[in-house]
Amino acid sequence: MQRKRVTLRDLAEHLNINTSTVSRALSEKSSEMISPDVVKRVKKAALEMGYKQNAAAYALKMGSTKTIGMIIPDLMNPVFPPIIRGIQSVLDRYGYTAFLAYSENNEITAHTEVERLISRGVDGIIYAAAFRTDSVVDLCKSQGVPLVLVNRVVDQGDVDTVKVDDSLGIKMAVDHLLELGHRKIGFIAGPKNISVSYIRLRAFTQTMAEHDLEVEPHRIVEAHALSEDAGEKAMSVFLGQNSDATAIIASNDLIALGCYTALRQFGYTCPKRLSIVGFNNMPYLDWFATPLTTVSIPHFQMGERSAELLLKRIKSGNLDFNEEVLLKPKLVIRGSTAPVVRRKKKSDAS
Amino acid sequence: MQRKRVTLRDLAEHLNINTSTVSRALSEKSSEMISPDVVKRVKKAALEMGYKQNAAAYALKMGSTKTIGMIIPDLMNPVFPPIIRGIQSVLDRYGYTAFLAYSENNEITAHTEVERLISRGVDGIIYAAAFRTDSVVDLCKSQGVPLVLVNRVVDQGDVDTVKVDDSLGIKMAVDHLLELGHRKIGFIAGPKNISVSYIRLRAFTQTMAEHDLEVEPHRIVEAHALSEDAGEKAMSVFLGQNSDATAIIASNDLIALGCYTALRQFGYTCPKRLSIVGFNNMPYLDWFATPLTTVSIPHFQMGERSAELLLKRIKSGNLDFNEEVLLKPKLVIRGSTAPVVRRKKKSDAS
DNA sequence: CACTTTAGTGCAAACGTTTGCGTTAATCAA
DNA sequence: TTGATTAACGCAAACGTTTGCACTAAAGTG
Repeated sequence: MQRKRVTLRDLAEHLNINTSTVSRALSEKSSEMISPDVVKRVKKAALEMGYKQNAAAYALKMGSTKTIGMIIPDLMNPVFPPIIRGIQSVLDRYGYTAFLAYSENNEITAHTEVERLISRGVDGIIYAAAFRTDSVVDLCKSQGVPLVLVNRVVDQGDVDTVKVDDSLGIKMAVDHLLELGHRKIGFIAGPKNISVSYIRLRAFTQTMAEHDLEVEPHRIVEAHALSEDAGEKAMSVFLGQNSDATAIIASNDLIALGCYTALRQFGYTCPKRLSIVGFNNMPYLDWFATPLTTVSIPHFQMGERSAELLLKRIKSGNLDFNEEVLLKPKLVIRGSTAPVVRRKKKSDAS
Repeated sequence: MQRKRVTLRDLAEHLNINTSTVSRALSEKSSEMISPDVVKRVKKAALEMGYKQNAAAYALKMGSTKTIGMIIPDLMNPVFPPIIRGIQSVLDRYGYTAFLAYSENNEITAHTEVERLISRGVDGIIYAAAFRTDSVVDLCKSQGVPLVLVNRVVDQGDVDTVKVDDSLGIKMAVDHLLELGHRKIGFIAGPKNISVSYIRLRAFTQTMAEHDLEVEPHRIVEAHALSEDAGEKAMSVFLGQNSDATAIIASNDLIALGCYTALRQFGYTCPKRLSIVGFNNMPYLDWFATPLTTVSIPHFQMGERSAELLLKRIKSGNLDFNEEVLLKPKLVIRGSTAPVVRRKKKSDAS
């Protein structure tokens, strides 16, 4: 019915006062320069007539859209919904609204998505799909758009980031396996152009080294993506060249799932023949036939912190300074890891 | 660095022509009234100088923001991500961008979220969180904002909707259980103020009736939400009053999961003691210890169709006519359903 | 009482677009 | 060659805000 929205001018005419007065009366910060009486009348009329500020006009005038953009690699990965919720929870408190975009784990689509968001006038961007070198950070910097990286970071460049201590997470995973008696441990890495997979892999070899365990090259195979599919393929080649391994760590829960199926295809069983530990603690793992031991990260909190950081940056307007918040992971032990079983050798009576 | 974005005027000055010419040269539809030569020069300069249309100015002038809002009850429910992807996939093709909002399954927060989106100037709304009577449809109608309901619909009111044939889905579930020999079948319903739970429950009793099976009242218990938690509680009371039931249908996969845990608490096992079938076919069910038999719905396609419908409505501008698209579900049989086992009666030798 | 201060409000420009209309120069018909 | 048509472009208004400045009347100052 009411196709035409009511504007400030409408209110002004109705009250026989000037548009500017109405504007000021409605604005928190300048309502004090208007007589309390008028303010009251304006607010009343605004409510009655159903006035809603025109966001486009405000944005045009003020140069701020009160929106931010968030780019995630893939919504299908159940890790991201909680992060998004965390982001929204703080955004809501400050009257911000978020655009959602996916990169499909592709840097150039990520780049174009960011461009789109920028031309939509977002006040800032939360980027969860970064590669270790990523043109998006330069793009944002050149356009003067605040940016915060979450989870995945870049090798160099001064950017605000919130991430979890991946190295610590892997260390906990390794320690857990060592305690169970495992020594021949493999690692299914993610693409090394993504910070998390790179760091996790490095942390793996490092932690092993600290325990005087050298990891030979064939113990490590890289999946071409942080996905179930890629994990399965990688695990297949791993199993082909590691008949003696007793445990593996996957760069990712999704990869770990892929490992499950590869394992099954080889007729092996987990954790009897091979222990597996993942990373991320995605939802519903508890329900699985073999519940995955994994490193849990504080998804929701990551979202919250990144949103807070971004809003702070937007408010200050100073993009030259930046910050890094580091969150702690936690090991969640489930059924996919078990003590190593001493397998019978050929001529062994025991 | 380049804090100031380049505008149409900048381009015009740089080329020594009028702003209007630049605008027309860049616009697909009016570029033909400009000499090809000028068009070429303008486009070149626009590219070089990095011109990006100011979305706010465009929106203000044209009254269209090229954005839509989507409201879903809960991002944590893994059913929605695929729907969102479906929506985005068609939105992208038409230069639209989507705001994402949650209702937390609460009608008033849904209402306020919709109000927020409307005041942001969205061109339309995709609403996946409707109750059977929902103020949002009146709100949108009164504001002249195109609206399409997806999955959940309202009892009355002329609205565009895309949903799946819930009745058919339930019928398939019931038929499946009957074929397995089950007769004492229970139903864990969702809140009856939500269309899907209401319809599914009705379809259950109806299908049973068609097979001359009367379902007694104690065979049906209503969960207070479409969630795991609510499902568990409801299943507990169900088991308390149905020691003889051999199968149950849950209004929802999440509820079905709740049934699993309640079952375990009672020391029962599925499907040996009780068969369970869910609804929605959420991701990762295949991995579960007892993979859930469930009714699969075309999530992605639902998203696509609803976005197409909305854009069509936006384009036509005629909100008086409306449409309903009905998608077909599919039964996915997994390990949570099994033939009924004939239990020994007290004095029975067999 | 004459003066300056101040509180309250109005005026008008500006943000960056799009578009109806007016203007010019070139093309056409005769 | 002259008048009418047309192709290409410029002018200026408008979308709904916000805000610096000007203005009026009341209050304060001596």
